[in-house]
Amino acid sequence: MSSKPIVVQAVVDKPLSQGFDYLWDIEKLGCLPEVGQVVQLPFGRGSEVGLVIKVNTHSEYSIDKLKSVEKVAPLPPLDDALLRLMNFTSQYYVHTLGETIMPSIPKMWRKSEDWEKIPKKIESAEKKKAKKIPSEEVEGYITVDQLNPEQLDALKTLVDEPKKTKNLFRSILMQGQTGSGKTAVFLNWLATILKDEGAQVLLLVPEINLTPQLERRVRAYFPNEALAVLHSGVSEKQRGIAWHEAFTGKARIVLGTRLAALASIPNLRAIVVDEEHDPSYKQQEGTRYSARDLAIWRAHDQKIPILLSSATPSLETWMAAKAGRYEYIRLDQRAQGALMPKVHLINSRDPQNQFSPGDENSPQTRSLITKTLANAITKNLESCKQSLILINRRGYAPVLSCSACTWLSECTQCSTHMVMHKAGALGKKSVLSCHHCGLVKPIPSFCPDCGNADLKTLGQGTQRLEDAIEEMWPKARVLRVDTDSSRKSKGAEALFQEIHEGKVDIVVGTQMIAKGHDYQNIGLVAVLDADSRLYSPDFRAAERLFAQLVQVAGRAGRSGKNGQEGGDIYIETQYPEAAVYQYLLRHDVDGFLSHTAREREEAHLPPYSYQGLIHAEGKTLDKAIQFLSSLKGRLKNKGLLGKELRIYDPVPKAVMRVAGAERAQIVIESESRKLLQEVLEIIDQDLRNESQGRISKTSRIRWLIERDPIAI
DNA sequence: AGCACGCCGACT
DNA sequence: GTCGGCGTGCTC
Repeated sequence: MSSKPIVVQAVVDKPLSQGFDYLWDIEKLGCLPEVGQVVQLPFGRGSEVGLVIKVNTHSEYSIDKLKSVEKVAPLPPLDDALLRLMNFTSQYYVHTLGETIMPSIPKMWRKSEDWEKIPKKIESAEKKKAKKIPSEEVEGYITVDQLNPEQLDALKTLVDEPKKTKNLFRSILMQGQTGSGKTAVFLNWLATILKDEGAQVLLLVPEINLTPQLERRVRAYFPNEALAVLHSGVSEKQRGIAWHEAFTGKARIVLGTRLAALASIPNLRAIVVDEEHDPSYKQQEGTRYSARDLAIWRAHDQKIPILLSSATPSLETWMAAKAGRYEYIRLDQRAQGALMPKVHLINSRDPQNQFSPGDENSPQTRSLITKTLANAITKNLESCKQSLILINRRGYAPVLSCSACTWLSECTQCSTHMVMHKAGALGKKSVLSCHHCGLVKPIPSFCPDCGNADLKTLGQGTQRLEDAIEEMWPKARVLRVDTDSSRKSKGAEALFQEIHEGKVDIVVGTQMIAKGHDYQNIGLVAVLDADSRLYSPDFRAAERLFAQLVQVAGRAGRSGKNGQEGGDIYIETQYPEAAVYQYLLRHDVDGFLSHTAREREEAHLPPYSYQGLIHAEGKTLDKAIQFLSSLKGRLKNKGLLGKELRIYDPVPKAVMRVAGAERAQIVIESESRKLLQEVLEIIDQDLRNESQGRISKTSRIRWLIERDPIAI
């Protein structure tokens, strides 16, 4: 009885920075304690699943007050490398270890009631997999001897690195335009790594929409290798199993979205980050990590190579490559001699481009489609090619207004407009919908303010554009692709399939059409609201727009098989002289990036400085601003503000009110990464003293620290 | 964070 | 008379 007790320290998914000590009863639990074990713990009056981070024989806390670990998950302890990654993530992004690590574990392992059933679940999943015959199709499979000289060179660079040292860390940017065969290069590279027995590789992709296509391709390359697919689109059970396969080393290829960057992959030997510039690598809730940045850290920590692939690299990555901090591979040839799409800028302010009432083909429904664009679409239809029309607004019209007074369809909970959706999109009836909080309301028959029955729609979204197009080209087969239409039908994949099969002539949709799909017969791509993305106060707006436009342009004219013709891309803009468009016109990615780099340098913005963001959210904007002001005051008193550290004034967020809460933010900027880190930690400490958890005691403000924000 | 406890205001 | 607001404290 008097033998020394075993004490373990555990963390749980709460914003509590300390660990909690528990007794460990070997007989009851049936195993020895180990760091990295997932355990069930009594916590407060309830129960929590947590992670063991220390094993001890004593406790700082009084021993007799300790509770006991209740259960151990049927899981090997998480490995050291993963725990190092989690510790780094927690520190760097200033969130507790518990709230960093726990959400990265699939739900299946976080519900202790299900633990008994797990072995069976895994067994049955394995049986199912064994039954599946590997598919015969080898679509997209390009062998080494099919690579062009440029691709072959790239592959050589990747493979030939002497392996004299133990440290195989390399960070490589592979920059190449759409159609230059980046995927073929990195898949062939991964193939060489997978020749080593037991080796595992991680392939990160930005969004779920992108995975099915790449998944097929990966399966074609590696029909005999176990593949685990990890993204938020796969079912909870499947995800749990895939995560487990990655963790136990069973899966040799792990393909997934940002959450896969935090999965345990014990024998990880190489990482590929596809479309490395994509903003969806940044997690926007909880611990707001950048999966790309963590992947680089992980590669460095585990001494393995990482390849960042993109047609339009992020400025950060591009500058690192230019400066020689990353290796730099260029692929500039377009496959099979396909031409670059021709970019046309349509000045939408120029009357020559607009319909005039007298025109014979002037449409009844006014739309954003200019006369110049309409003519091009007609021509494209005549040559039996498909057209892709992009507009970044879902719904019918972004706002409903009263023709007699000043009433606008504003959301009652948010400081935004409610978007009108026509019948059939979100339900059987036409509705007003808030894209921020999800509130849905019926369309009023009369103006709620003045009773006037004449309510007018302002602006246009995908639905209205679809109507306009159907009117302008009554014979064309029109398909709308946005999150509404893909939710209604069998999902985006089914819609993409229709396009592939040539069942449609004109596709109307949001940016989601352009991602990752190579359509064969697109002759024309049009972007209708490009400017709207430039109005954003975010300094990265132009960079994002440029990347999107290049991606969109890449969808045009991929008819490499028979034709030499490049497609056409039409951009309607009021500012054709803007740098984004001018560099796009010349397909000059590097020119645009160096232009942007100069701008950032002058303004001391990232990557020439580092940023942190403090979010504050409360009942009134005043209180949120006050909360941040007093934080700034305290930092000033501590003598932290100076040349090396800039703290801006608190400002309301772009969408100030969401779901009833009013929001403000403050930006902190420094040329020194280290100093910024220190200050963010000081702020975390300071706010914690003023708060319990994440809500300030005195002002009831909910706060959050974000490192390296990408949207300001 | 989430939850219980505890102390003052307008209501079935 | 109470329901319920939110200030405060705690979680091994």
